[in-house]
Amino acid sequence: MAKETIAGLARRLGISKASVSYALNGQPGVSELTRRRVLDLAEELEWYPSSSARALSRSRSGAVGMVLSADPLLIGTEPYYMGLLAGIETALAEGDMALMLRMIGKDPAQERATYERWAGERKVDGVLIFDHLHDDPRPALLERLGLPFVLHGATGMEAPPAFSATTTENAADAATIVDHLHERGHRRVAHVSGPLTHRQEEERIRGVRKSSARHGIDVVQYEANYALESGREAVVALFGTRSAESATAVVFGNDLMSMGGLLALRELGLRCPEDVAVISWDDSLHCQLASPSVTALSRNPTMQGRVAAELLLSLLDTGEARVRSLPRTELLVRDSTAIL
Amino acid sequence: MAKETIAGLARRLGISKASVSYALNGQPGVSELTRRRVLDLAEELEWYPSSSARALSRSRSGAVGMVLSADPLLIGTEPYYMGLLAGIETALAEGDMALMLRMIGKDPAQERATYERWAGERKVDGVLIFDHLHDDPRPALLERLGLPFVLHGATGMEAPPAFSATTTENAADAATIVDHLHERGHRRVAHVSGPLTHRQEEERIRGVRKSSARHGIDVVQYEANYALESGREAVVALFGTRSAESATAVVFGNDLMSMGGLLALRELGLRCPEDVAVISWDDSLHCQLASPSVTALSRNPTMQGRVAAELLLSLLDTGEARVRSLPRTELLVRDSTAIL
DNA sequence: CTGAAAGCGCTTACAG
DNA sequence: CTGAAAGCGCTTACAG
Repeated sequence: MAKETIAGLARRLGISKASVSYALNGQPGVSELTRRRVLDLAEELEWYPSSSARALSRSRSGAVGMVLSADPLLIGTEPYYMGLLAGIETALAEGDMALMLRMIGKDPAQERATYERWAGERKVDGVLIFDHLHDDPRPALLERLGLPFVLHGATGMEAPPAFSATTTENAADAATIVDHLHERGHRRVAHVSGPLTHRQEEERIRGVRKSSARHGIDVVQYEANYALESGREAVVALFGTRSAESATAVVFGNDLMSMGGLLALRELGLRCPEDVAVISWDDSLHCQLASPSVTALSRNPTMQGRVAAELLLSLLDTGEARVRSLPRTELLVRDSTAIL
Repeated sequence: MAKETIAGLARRLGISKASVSYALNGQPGVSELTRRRVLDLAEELEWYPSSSARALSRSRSGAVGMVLSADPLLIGTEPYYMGLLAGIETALAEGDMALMLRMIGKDPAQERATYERWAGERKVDGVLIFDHLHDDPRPALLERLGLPFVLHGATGMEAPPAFSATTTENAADAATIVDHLHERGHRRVAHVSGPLTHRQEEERIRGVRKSSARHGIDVVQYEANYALESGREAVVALFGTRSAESATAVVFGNDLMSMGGLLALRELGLRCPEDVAVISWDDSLHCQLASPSVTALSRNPTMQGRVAAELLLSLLDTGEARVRSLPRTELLVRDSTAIL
């Protein structure tokens, strides 16, 4: 059977193409009777309007883009992003928007090229971007390209940003973590952060310092890069030559580094939590399954994804940029910070 | 600035729209000089042809669809799919195709509805489907919808399927696993499979039985459902009341069940590998991080995704259905099957 | 409430 | 090698 079109439906029903279109799109301009007849026929024929014709005439693609930039090796091991993706897709589908996904390596030029192309081809109506960087070039780029966007997890802005964004309460999260460690009796803490090119890490560091100062806790900072291996290296650097001043607890910036750290502690013959307690700034199945299981701050990535996607939908709808702070996080206390 | 179009480029260069189009698409019909001038101008203006206009006139969307159907809870914990996704996306991008992703619950009606809609709207040129089921309705549905597809991981076909598919060597994989256990001295083995609605599980079960018979190994089957919890339940059922006839090794159908199994063994006071060895039919970071680390059959999901995507690209290109068997798997021997 | 027509921005025979 | 024109299948003022 040849593909049915709006003209075919119109002919069958003895009405004009315009009426069919109005009926389908819930617009005024057709009687209720006509509308019903159109809708019924469409359903009977299992017919849907062509998305490309619609996109062309509406100048809207009906899709939203998302570039996942990660090491091929890391992809699929970063549970946070997968939860985020699920939340985003669900919210987009409810708003009748499709999700276009691109996976690239850590080369920023590729991400940039993807946006340029998407904007030029009018392939997507907007994009979601992640990992707010220092001197992040993407907001200006997207602005210039005229591609609406939401920055998920904006941080370190003095004033509220001029664009749509979700923001994280990094200072509050830091307080949650440090308070917990203080309560467990720790007075010397190491903080293994992600790369400082990520603005959120600065904010977290400031938060950890401030909360620690309040409790009279000493803090050692160590900059790592979110990879499992870097968590391991951090622990070797921090505890390889152990002294009386060594920390009694480590805060890791994500779950993978926590796992690497745990491995390294074992290799060094240090017990967790007896010698060194561990706490992760991201929860995941890894934290649950590790032995000992790892106390973690759950950021609820699926919910976060939903919030970010809804913000983008509303931006596309109204053109109005908004900032929304993300739902509160929750500390899941497990064995790695057990009281002895 | 208003959006540039092919007509604009033509005017600037003093040539016709057709020439611009031919030049852009590498088609004959323009001189090399003209082609260069067009390409240079497009680059200078950062201009790309509108994807929806192109899609409409070519009757091709330039996108491929993929429905990930999984429990919201499981999403992001199934490392296999994430690796697969990465491989697929990379191969599609090389073929200049976009990936449209839809995530749904375990409701088969939703998957079906998505395909109907995609086909009707001409939103995607083809789809990739996974998890070959018993009496799988999808091949017939997609055939009827005229939506080209590749079934990833087809199994249990007497004759080669009439559609494009990748096939797994389940029998060979079973032999790899059983041979390894035999070599480690096991003579009573339990096999915790995924749900038998998945055709691959039947083939795996047959393979495990056959290889075991050859070695004189006793096999107990247990049907579970790929979830972590079901692996735990399996172990409780199999080893809760331990007897002299209990198995000395367990094969789990995926990595999550292996993790659940490991937890349950610990709860029952059974040591791994001393009392019970464990081997997983899928590798992942979980297997590496577990203690003991878990021996696993690595299926190389990223490579598999690439193969599946290439098959779909070639189907869309030539219209010719082909069957390709997936690259060989590799057994990664770790501590959970160590010799004592 | 309905119909004829232009327009969205490409591609592609067809005639020169 | 180049140009004028039709067509892809919708949406949307505009006139009735």
